[in-house]
Amino acid sequence: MKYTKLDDRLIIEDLSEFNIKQILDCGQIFRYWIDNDEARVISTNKFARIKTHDTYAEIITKEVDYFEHFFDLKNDYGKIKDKLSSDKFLRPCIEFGYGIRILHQDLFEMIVSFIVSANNNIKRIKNSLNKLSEQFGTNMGDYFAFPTLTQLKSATIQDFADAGLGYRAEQMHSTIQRLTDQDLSAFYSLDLDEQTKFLLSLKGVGKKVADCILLFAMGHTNSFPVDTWINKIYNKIYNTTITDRKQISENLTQKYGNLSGYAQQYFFYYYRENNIN
DNA sequence: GCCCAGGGATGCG
DNA sequence: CGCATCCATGGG
Repeated sequence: MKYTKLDDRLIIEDLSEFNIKQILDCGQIFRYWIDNDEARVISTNKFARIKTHDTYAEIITKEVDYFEHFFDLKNDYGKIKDKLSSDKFLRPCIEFGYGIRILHQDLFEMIVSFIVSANNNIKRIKNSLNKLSEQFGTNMGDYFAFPTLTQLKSATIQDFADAGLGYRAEQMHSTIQRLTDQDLSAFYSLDLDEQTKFLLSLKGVGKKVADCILLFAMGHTNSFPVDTWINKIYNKIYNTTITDRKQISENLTQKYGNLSGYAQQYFFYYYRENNIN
């Protein structure tokens, strides 16, 4: 994809592989707002505005290098879409969500966000994460940064409950108290099995949440998170009645290999956006 | 009032 | 192991 990097912005010169609404609305990120022709995104303590024009888009930010990586701009989605389009179930999903990209997000932010996401709906997830940011994150003037581990250490179970986490409040408190900065920095040098094992040892993190963290924070595109939507979609297209999500995840990972994460996003966005059950 | 939401923990056989 | 049940909370 052709893009230009300037001091204060990135210019995406081709909209066939970059659609900001699709990127933000496919369920991988929660702290963003879409207004009239302008989107705002917060990742950790960093901020960007995205303006879409007729033939190009602009990512306006003080953190050009960060968001170049964040939006996965160096990756060739044309090639990915070509390969996945040979699948008849996926083809219409890719045509619909042609501009989806998988973001490179922060590890700690993903751990917290996807613990909140369990058995929850996206509107409430967004609400809770924004409340936590406003109460515990750094005030950056125009916005609140996502809280750091150190900042969230001072949060009580009641604080998490007040943010609307429900029964996840205790899980979150436990996990936050257990995590150390050392855990998080050492995590990157672990191999995949060790990373998975570590994530699954955290309260509130099961198979699906671990898959989301590995996909969205570690770029592990071999993982295929299976939520209620993917569960329904799978049974619909294969005419089955499987309820074991681990089994479904294994089957789909087998099928799509290291393109699993991309396939998952195309499926999720298409069915959810069109409200197909 | 019921069912569902980007599921996970626990207990029981 | 597999399986059932429970878990806060807001919206449809």
